[in-house]
Amino acid sequence: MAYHQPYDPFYVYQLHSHPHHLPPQLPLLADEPGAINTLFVSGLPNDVKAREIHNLFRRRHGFESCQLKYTGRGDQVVAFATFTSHRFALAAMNELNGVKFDPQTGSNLHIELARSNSRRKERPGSGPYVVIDNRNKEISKSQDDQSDEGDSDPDEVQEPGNSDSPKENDTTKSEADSEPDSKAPSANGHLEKASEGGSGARACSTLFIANLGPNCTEDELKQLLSRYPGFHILKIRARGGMPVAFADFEEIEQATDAMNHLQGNLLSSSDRGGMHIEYARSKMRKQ
DNA sequence: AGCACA
Repeated sequence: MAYHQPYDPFYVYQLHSHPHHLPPQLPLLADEPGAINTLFVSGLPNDVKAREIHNLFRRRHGFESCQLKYTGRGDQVVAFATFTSHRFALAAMNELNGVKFDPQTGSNLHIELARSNSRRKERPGSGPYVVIDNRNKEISKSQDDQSDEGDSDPDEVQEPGNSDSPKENDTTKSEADSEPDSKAPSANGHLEKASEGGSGARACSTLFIANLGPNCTEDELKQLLSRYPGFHILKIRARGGMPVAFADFEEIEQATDAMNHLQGNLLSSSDRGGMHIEYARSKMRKQ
């Protein structure tokens, strides 16, 4: 598993001009050039801190940097989180989307892919997160914390290979302001997956897999899925249009793990981007 | 956005 991403600025700048029409037989492990590796986060309470955003994402695989942006529209706050690759961004999105960010007010995070990647200029000595404050039309950087340790997140342990590429920072406008929904005046809290009455689907040991190419075969998918512990059975349905698949696992945790790893993955039959994986609405019935 | 099998 190689996550080297070139830090060559020229490479980065060129990415935008590439649409994605890669031949479907390309190597699976490399993200397409130009793929979005930045997440857009809304639904934040307006008193959210950049540190909280950082703590939210720092443990995610492939995390690079994040920024909090006061949009200047009212008290609206949004955030961006950048990862080393598209698939890591998707995995993090998947894990955190719909999460109850503030139990006091019940505000749920809404996470989507950003419209464009964050560009980052290398700034030696700058922290792993940044604040962009458009409230007074002025831009300020903040690194209230020198290290990324000792924050308000007790259940976190520094894992090797996660947030240790703090070379990132930037003062950018990656433009992707979306609908805010956030009218939550409150303090911060602990994370809790929104289980019901919210936006997220409840966890299930069967996965629903969509955005498959028209020629996707059961074998192809089966081969991929069988690398994940607990995988049982795959079923493909074509239902008129594009095929979708259901993959059953022994345990919810195993399904979750496979989903998080495979989210956004390209198959050799993919022609419309990577797989989109969710928990199925109901468990596959025993046969 | 697209969720079947009983």
